[in-house]
Amino acid sequence: MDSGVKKSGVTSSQVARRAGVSQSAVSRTFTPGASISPKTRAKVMAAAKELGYRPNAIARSLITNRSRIIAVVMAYLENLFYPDVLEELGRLLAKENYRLLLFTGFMDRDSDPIFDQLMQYRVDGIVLASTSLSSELSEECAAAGIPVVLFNRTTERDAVSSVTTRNREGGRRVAEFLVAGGHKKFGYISGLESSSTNRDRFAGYKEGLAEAGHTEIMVEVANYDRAEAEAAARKMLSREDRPDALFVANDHMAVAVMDVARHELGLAVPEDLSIVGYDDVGPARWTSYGITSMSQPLKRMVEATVSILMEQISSGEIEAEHRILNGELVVRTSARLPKTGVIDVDGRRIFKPAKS
Amino acid sequence: MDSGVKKSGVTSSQVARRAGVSQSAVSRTFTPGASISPKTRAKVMAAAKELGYRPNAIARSLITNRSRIIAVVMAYLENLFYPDVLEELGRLLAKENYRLLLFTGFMDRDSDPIFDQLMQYRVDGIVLASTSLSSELSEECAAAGIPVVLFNRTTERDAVSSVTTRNREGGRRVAEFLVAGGHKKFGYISGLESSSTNRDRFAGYKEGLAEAGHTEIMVEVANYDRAEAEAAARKMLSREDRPDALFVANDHMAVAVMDVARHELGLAVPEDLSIVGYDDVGPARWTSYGITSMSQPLKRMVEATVSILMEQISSGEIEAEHRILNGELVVRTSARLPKTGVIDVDGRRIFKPAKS
DNA sequence: AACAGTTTTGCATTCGTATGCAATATGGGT
DNA sequence: ACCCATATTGCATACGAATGCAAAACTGTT
Repeated sequence: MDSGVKKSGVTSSQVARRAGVSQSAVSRTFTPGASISPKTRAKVMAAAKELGYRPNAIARSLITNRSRIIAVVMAYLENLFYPDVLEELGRLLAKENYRLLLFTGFMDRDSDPIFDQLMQYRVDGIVLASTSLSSELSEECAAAGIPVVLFNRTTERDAVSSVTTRNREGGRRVAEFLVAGGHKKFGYISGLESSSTNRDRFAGYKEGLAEAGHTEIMVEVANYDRAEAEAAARKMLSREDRPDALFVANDHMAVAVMDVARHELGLAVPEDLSIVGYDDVGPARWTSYGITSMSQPLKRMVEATVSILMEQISSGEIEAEHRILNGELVVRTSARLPKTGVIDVDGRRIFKPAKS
Repeated sequence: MDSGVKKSGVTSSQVARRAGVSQSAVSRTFTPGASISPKTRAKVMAAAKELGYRPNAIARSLITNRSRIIAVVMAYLENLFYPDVLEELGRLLAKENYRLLLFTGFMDRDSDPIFDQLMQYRVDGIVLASTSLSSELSEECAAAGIPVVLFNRTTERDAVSSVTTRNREGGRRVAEFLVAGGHKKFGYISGLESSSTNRDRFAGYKEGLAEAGHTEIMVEVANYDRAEAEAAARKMLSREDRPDALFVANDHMAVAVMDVARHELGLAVPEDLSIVGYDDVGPARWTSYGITSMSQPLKRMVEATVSILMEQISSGEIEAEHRILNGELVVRTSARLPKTGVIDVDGRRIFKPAKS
């Protein structure tokens, strides 16, 4: 009796023999809802435990044509927003009894190998986040009949599902906030110019400023990258006519910008310069930064993502669905306060302009 | 001809028929090193492209008994060190043509379901990082004949491979540094008390201090958690006899401690209080913090991890291997400088005590 | 005890690919 | 043109579990 957990080459047939039943019975024991009597089930369970048997998910996938694996494509994890998303995705997917196959750490160019792998593993669904190759990849996958959800991104042709927040309204809200704070010269540190998220935030910001009569905006592009954001800040903020209000396309960059402003250029924030970010991610909340930021409701976004996937998987229908959630402008200390519009909602300070 | 990438139900047999060859030929075309003539290979390739065929990794796994999947267990990603590890792991594993199945976002108690899933998917290897259930899980997996590597952790009985840095020496180095800085009262903010990493760092710290005649250390436990670290800092630093030198078990907590010290308690760092962390992770480098920190050579650690896995997978031998790497004490601005021992090495300031 | 109705069971087949083996094709040397 | 060595090919089977179908075992009723 060599007992213990053996090299796990235990098959359902072995268990069947041991329990004195057929292989089918074993299969049915481990298939919820299958027709099996309590008696045989017990016998099978006993034998299974003795042998240390676990159903082989690979073999099961082969016949059910379901891998119960969701692929998540996330090119980089530098921005803490994405690890947070990942963690929550892991949680919810586990609850639905799905596994998470992660694609990360690749250069954004090599789309093809990734697509190949997605196809080879017959993943049941795909989440595309934090990658610039969304457009091409997503269409390919959708064409292949696999449910895809773009996370925090959209494409022009909206043939593929997406979960986003109202980025345009968010940008506009930031503008309103900064205008209400009495600022005069406005700047924008841009994310990836090709990303819908960045375009929308900037468009809203521009609109909001324009309505208040401000049409001139100083812009630097930093591609959601920390180092580039530092460089952009150095450039923009060392000019004579530097802005006194700065919208940075996400908190990951905002934090870098703030460091440069304060410690390299000696600017007081928010006295000399107001900074507003986006995402309301961890470091933004740390007291050294206290970034005023448009929040993105991460949990609800992930929830929506998973629910779209589950729906499409179970129905087999791949109808593009677009969930658009609301964020709030969380007020902290990185930007001057307007005289009105800042209210307290269960412990958090929010900016809600009076008008609407 | 309905062309295009169809619902990907394309099988090797279909390709075979189309190309006018046998299914075996198709299989061999996609099996590197198999015996196949250039001519038929070309025919197969053409047919495959037409039909949009990709080998089914599931079916392949079933017969080769290799999933080419590595499971990575990482309970939480809050500490940026781990997302960084994840990204690098993703990179290296992809290079070796392996996929990464991520287990995250679960409570550290429910070990069993995870083990079950690992077994069900017949993963080829397992990396355990950032989880307290290493001990039980690892032994189970190892017993099941799957290569396991503990990342940044070890267990007493070293039956399972691990990759770590010299935590004990690191703790000692921190002590030497703080002593050399002329500090008199020492504190320690502890990580998870059950983790080997924490134990070793603390042990080394204690040793180092004892050698200089300091035997009293103020300790608070914060379990590698940010909120708990804040609470610990509040408690320890608001005492009359608060330390003037504080070693925090990792940077993730050190940053929180620094925020509390500076902004809640009004302490000047490093004038009133020196803080040293561990990991040398992103935020530690940001100028708002500038945490002096023992570095862990992340890339080399991940490299070692992958190399151990690949070795064990290809050899079939599961002999526990322990790779222990060196870190450096990276000197920044969160701690008083000693008069000697701080040197510049390719752009970074390092503390290297004179004696050895 | 016989019956119909309902559960439970086992048989046989299926999923898509890899591979040992025997059969066939190819190529080189004469 | 012939023969042998080598390279390629196809056949048949295996991997481990799920499932339609028919047989068998129960259940309760009369």
